[in-house]
Amino acid sequence: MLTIGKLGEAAGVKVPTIRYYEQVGLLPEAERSAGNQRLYSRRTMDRLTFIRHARELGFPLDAIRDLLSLSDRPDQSCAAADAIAQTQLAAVGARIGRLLALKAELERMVVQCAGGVIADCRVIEVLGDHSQCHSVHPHHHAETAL
Amino acid sequence: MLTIGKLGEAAGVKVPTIRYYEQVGLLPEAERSAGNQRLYSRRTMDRLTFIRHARELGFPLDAIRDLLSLSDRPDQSCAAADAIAQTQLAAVGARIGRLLALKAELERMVVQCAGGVIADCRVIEVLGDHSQCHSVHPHHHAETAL
DNA sequence: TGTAATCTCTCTAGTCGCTAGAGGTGCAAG
DNA sequence: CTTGCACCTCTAGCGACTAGAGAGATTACA
Repeated sequence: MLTIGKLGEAAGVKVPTIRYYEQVGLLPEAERSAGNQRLYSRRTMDRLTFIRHARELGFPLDAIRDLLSLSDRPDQSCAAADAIAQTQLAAVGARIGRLLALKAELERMVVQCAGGVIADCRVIEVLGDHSQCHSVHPHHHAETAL
Repeated sequence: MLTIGKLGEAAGVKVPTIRYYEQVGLLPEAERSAGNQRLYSRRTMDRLTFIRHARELGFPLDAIRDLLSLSDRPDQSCAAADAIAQTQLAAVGARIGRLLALKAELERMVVQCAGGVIADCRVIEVLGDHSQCHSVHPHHHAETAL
C-alpha cells in the first residue's frame, strides 16, 4: 500500500492532482490509514498511470472516464474505444493545421520586424490591420488545449 | 459612435467579451450615453481589432497588454515587440512538435485496434502500460492553449 | 524519548479567457 | 403605446488543475 506522495511519484502525478481526480470521480475513494491518510493499491496505481498517459495524449477527462468505464468491461467490442481515439486524432490533426498557419504568420511578422522603431514595426502593424494578414482566421475563436 | 453590439459585430468579438476586456483593463472604460449604454469610437474599434488578431495568433492577454502599451509609444525601438512575437513563435513551434508526436502515437493506437474485443484493444492497452509507448512524454504535464 | 522535519489532511480561492444566466432598463419600429 | 430586442449589472460556471492556510500524522535522527 502506497501513501499519496509515493503514488504521485510512482505515477508522475502531483499530489493535489490525485486528490482532485478522486474528487471528480476518476479515482475511487481511497482507503484510509488509522491516522486518516489515503492508502493506495497497485490497482489504483495502474488506473492513475492510465489516466496520466491519456492526459498526455490530450484526452479530456470526460473521454478518459469513458475509456476507463470501457476497460472495466473487457469482453465488449472495442469500437467505442477506437471511436474515442479517432475523435482525438482528428482533433489533434486540426490543431496542428491551425498552429502551422499561425506559425507561418508569426514568422512573417518577425522576419519583417527590421529592428527599427515601433511606428514602422510590422508586428504591431499586422496585428492592427487585418488586410496585412495572409492566412489564419478560423471561423470562430482560438481553440484551447494542447 | 458605436453601441457595444455594433462594435462587436464590426470587430468580430462577442459582446460579453468586450465587457470582459474593459473589466480587465485591455480596453478603456467606455463613454456612456444618457441611458448609461456604452459608446465606442473608431479608435477603440481599432484597438479591439488589434486584440482580436493577437488572440487569433495565440498571444495571451498579458502579452497583448504589453504590445498595446508599446504601440502607444511609436518612437521607441520595436525590439520589445519583436521579443514578444519571438516568444510566441517559439511557444507555437514547441506545441506543434508535441502535437506531432501525439499524433503519431494516436495513429499507432488506432491502427492497431483491430476491431476486436476490449481485452485485446491496443488503445486501452497502450494507455495502461507505459512500456508500450514509443514517444511523447515531456517532462511535466500536458500544456494548454491553441 | 524528544523533537524537528516532512508529509498529509481539509478547505477555500485563484488561474485563463471567456460564457451563461438572472433580473432589470433603454430604445426604436410599427 | 406596446412589443421586442439590445443593453445594463452581477454572479457563477467551464476545464484541469494549482496555491495556500492551518492543523494533524509520521518518520528520522539525537
